[in-house]
Amino acid sequence: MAYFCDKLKCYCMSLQTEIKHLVAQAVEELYDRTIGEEDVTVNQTKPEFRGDYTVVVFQLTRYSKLSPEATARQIGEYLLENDEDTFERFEVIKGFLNLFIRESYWLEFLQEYYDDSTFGRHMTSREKVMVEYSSPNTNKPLHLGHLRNNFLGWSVAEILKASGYRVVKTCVVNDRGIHICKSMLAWMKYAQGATPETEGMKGDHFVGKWYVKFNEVYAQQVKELMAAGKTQEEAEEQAPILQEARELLKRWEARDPEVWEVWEMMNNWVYAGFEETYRRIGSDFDKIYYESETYLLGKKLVEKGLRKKIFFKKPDGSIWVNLTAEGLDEKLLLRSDGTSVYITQDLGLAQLKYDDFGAERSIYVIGDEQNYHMQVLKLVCKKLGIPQADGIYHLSYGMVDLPSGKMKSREGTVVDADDLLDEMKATAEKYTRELGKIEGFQEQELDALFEMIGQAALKYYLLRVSPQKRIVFHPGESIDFQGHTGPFIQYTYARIRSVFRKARIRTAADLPFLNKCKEALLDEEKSLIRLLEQYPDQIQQAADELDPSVLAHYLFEVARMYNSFYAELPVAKADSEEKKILRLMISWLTAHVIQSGMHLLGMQVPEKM
RNA sequence: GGCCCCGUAGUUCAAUGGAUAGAACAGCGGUUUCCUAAACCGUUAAUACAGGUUCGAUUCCUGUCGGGGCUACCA
Repeated sequence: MAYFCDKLKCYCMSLQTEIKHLVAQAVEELYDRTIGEEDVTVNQTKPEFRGDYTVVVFQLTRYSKLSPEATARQIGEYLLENDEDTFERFEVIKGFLNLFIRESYWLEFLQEYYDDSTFGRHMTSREKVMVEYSSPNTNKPLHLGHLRNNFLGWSVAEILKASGYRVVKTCVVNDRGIHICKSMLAWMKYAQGATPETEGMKGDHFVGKWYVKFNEVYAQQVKELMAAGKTQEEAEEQAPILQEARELLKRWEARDPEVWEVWEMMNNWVYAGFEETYRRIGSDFDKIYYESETYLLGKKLVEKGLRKKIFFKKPDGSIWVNLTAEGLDEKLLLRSDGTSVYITQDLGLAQLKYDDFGAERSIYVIGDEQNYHMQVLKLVCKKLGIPQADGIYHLSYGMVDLPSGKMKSREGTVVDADDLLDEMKATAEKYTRELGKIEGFQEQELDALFEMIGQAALKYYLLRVSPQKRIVFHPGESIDFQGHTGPFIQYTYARIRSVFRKARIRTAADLPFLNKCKEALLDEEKSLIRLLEQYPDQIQQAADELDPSVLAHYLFEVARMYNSFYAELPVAKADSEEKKILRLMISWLTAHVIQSGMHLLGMQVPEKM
């Protein structure tokens, strides 16, 4: 098998990619032109034609200087001569070279890998990549938008690991700044000493309540000032409570002990709340940074840049960078009162991340509303000479909106993460009970099952869409449990496990060895093996594109095809022993690919459902 | 105003410049003495508009029209 990485003992390249290599090689030998595999198009052959894979020959005729048909024949013959174990024959139809793969190829593949737990993973050691995701503010609880970020970031990190990168997952806690002062101020003024304990609330929700309170008071004051004749702009600027929040920020930056005490207390309430949610959804980090620990380094970098004349100071004392030469604007780096802004700490953090881990690539999973900010950040990092600034990459994703528009924490119009997780779980329970599928479970098992199904529905719903697309969430009707969903894939897995339970097969070792198949492979059997064989390529593509939706769609396709196979053919009750073993092996590999792939998307699979 | 992203069946999503644009949900019609019907099989239905490049365009370029974002001494 030519695609096998001998040294590394892993199946990390699918046949489709191997064919691209071989075609590139053919072009080099036949036409004396060097091309890469990316210059070759190989697709799975369309169902209405015969064959397994199709080489699109049109773009190769510029090298061969022959007609598409003649080129296709030459390349087809080259492939047959050079790898007769893989290719059985070919057909040329117009400019398409349809390749027929030997049945023995599929059988050997299946025999070799049906029980290989590393199948699909790239075992080489590639470069180091940092993935920053989640990065919450400590003034409000997590909402649906944060969930998209967490699921996306976690999954991208795991997919990168699976394709051989060394990954450091990181999270930046935005634990300081004017927004934090707002919730602190509201608590100090109006809470009368209330705590999450006295109110019986989760800490992050409790603090979020005071952030909303601040904005209520602020809005009221703005309204009053405008009634007294101020313009909206003046009113928004002069509202007393905002002045107080600014004063609080200054005191915080001056490390006023009284302020710090409140700050630490409130942040700890929030952390306890976040911890609970992170544990529930499975988010984890190798390193957590706190903005309060990085913003001073950021300030130093800004001062350094000022000395080196990369930045400039305006008469009021504020510090700016001029990016007009790069087609952007002037950007504020430090306020006139000396306090730092959002980007200040990001500069310090970029430096710190490099000092701590020295990763070649640094991926920031952040919403697309910050596209401009991230563009500026990368440019300024380069100007400052921060190492690997070129490796900064913004993985931008679309916002999750409601039919009524944008979610706004300030106004309390958000879909709360904890509430939504509870709802998903309750819906999973409702479906399961309606279908009467709760027999044979312990109470705790049922609880875990509902959680597992509910989360899969939610995670799949958010991950199946390409990151850059925005999602409009319709409460109560958006998330399904049937069709193109996480639970559908879970169900397929449970079905397979059930077949093995009934056949009394616990491990792959219980399956007898299958030397040869006397009976020909049926279409349903071959199509499924062919699809499963593509798993390594799918992981690779998801890693290259930093896009879990690639894997999500692939897994759905696997589940769909298995269900079709299962409906059409008896597995453990096959007519012949040979077919029984073959189909059990196909089932075993299907279960593995589903389990492994779902894990990369952050979803678990149940033995029964 | 400037810059960026997105426009595909009724709805939610696919389609590295390649063969007759593929799924799911909803709709309509079927399948359960047989390994889980959260399933399977069949069926109706779409590339916003106008140009251009190409042997070939949903994909690339230009313009128009729609939706969203950024352009803050907010984060």
